[in-house]
Amino acid sequence: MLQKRIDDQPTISRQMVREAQEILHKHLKGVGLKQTAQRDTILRTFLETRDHLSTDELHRLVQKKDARIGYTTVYRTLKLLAECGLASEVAFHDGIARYEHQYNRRSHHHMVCTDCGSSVEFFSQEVGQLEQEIGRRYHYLTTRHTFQIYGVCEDCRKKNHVPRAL
Amino acid sequence: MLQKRIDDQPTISRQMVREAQEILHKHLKGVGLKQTAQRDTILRTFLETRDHLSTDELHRLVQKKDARIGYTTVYRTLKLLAECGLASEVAFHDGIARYEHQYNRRSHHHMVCTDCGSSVEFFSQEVGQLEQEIGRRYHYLTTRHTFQIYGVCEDCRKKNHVPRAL
DNA sequence: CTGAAAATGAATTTCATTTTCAAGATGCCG
DNA sequence: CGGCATCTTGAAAATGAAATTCATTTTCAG
Repeated sequence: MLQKRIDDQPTISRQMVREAQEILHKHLKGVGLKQTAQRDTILRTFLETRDHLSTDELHRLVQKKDARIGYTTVYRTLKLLAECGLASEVAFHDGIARYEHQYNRRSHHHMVCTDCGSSVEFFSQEVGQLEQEIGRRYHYLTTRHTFQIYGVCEDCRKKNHVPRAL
Repeated sequence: MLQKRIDDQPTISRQMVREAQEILHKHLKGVGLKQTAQRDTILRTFLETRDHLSTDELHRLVQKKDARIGYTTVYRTLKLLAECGLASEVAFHDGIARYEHQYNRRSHHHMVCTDCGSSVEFFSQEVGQLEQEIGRRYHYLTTRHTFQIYGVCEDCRKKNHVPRAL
């Protein structure tokens, strides 16, 4: 029911990148947009990560490959990736939009440490079933849900031995 | 397991307002702040609603009672109410922070229509249990969780008969 | 090649939220 | 009762992430 890791490939395979690129290119053609070197670079950089990236963080990574790619393009490309299902937005409650790959991954959820910001991914069949059940009950056509748990991780609890008094 | 409404009192009772005010006053004293007419007015206005109010919406309501109360004060008072457990923040992920009363209410969740923004509240025991279970598994001391379902409500589906073509 | 259409990215704008600060309340202490 | 330090208030300014603008550059169908 619960697992720690979603996939254990240490890096993304050439094959996966090719497939993802194909998905993006097909989507671009579909909505009448053009394929560009920037978009490909951004997609590749995105695929190489395992984290939940903000636009800003991805922009920084992209700049290492091509310093001339601007924030705006990263921002817009992330939206494109989300549109064609390669990325999906994850909203932790810190006011910053984050994205993670969606390609070849099962639905999962996050538990976030409110101290250090690190997060654990976990699976739970039940949550998806609840979405279905509740949608049916109230006649909603459900499209998605968010489920996050907040708490303090073991490391932070050890570090922050509560000060006796103020 | 699932219910539509949380409580069915048509309006908040005098008694509840008194109790809530007492909680706030105790909290204020506790952290060395002062009790003011503005804060009481804002609390009372807040208690009279049933909705998930943004700071802006509550400010508008408060202004009907006392037009001289500013946005900033409403904003700060909402934080105070959240601190002493009278309100809690609900994030519908539309970029606006909302608050709802927490006083005398059981834990519940929200299903939001992405078309018209209306929302349904529902209960689910399981979600709280999941928080516990997953926290234990990964050695997190969990404090809270968020669970929202997004979809399109029946009314909006009827209204928006999909246009044939573009 | 060529040109219409789209993409790019620096700069700007938007918008909710948060902070600042001077003027005004509050309440503790004697 | 005051006195006065402290807190509160709210208009205005600041902040910061997200979104848009626009002049320039790139793409690609013909």
